[in-house]
Amino acid sequence: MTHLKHPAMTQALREAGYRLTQPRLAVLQVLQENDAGLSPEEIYRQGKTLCPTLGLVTVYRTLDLLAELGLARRVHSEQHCHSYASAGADRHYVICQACRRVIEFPCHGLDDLIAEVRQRTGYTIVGHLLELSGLCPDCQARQEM
Amino acid sequence: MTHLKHPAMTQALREAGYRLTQPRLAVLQVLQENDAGLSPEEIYRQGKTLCPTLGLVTVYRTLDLLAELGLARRVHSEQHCHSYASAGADRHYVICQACRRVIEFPCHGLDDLIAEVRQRTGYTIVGHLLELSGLCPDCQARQEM
DNA sequence: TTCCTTATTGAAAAAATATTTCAATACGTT
DNA sequence: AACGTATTGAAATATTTTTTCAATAAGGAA
Ligand SMILES: [Mn+2]
Ligand SMILES: [Mn+2]
Ligand SMILES: [Zn+2]
Ligand SMILES: [Zn+2]
Repeated sequence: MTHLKHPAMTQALREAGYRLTQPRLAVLQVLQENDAGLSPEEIYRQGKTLCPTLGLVTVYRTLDLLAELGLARRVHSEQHCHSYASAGADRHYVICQACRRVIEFPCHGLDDLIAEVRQRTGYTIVGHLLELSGLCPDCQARQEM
Repeated sequence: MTHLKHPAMTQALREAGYRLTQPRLAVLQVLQENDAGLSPEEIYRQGKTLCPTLGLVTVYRTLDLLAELGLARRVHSEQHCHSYASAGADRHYVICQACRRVIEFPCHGLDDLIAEVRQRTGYTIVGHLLELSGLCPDCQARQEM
């Protein structure tokens, strides 16, 4: 529990005027230790090992809070819809269909496409989510056996 | 009820060996009449006007079925996660943050980006989901008043 | 440090969503 | 029209999420 890998995140919480509580730190840490999307239930399970008194309600509340602050984001996919992962501002990631491991990537070359869509549809575009899905190297290897 | 706008879809159902029942036709029609993502509950509500005996359970079952056949797809967004829309094979759409209207667009110029990600991460990429979000023309106008 | 104020918590209850079961029904075939 | 069976809706069950509220603990003041 004691110290998190990314103190930047805890500071962001503090600076936004929120208290740095044990339950919140636990949730934050769980998110940091997993790059796959985790369901609230799973975050709760892992979080309890860090903060035994942690309640599931608080997990939900904390995820809402972190998402609002941009410290966590929802991971969407056809299978698991409501899972969360630690996050910066980006919303571009590859997700492994087998083990659900998530890797973010910088998103270049989308600007042209966005401009085209804006023109074609008349929508103003203020954000986007690009999810690629496939198989991570490990799962590719495992599949070849 | 009687005839759907896109008989192609009903044929796809038949050809896959499924019966063309009133409840299924109702769900299909509701999806076709809305370009926004609809929740199962909302599909149920609208569907009942077409097939009064329709049950919510059947809506769930039918959505599963249609999604499997590629005739419907889940629409993901930060706000409403589990909604469905009529669909072809594509998974590229703009969604209006205000009225939730969805427009699909053809996706060009993603190939380079995907190749880059494949190289950088080692993932094999088999599919993708690109969701742009913003404001539709109507909602832009409404906002300027 | 101790004391205070109040944001935050967890348990419990309630609400909202989703799934399973099963007898009745309607679809498609003969 | 008659049949066999996939499909249905109601009810029960399970799962997920939200609300409420008294107890607690975080952070600032003394
Ligand atoms: Mn989703
Ligand atoms: Mn594409
Ligand atoms: Zn994998
Ligand atoms: Zn709109």
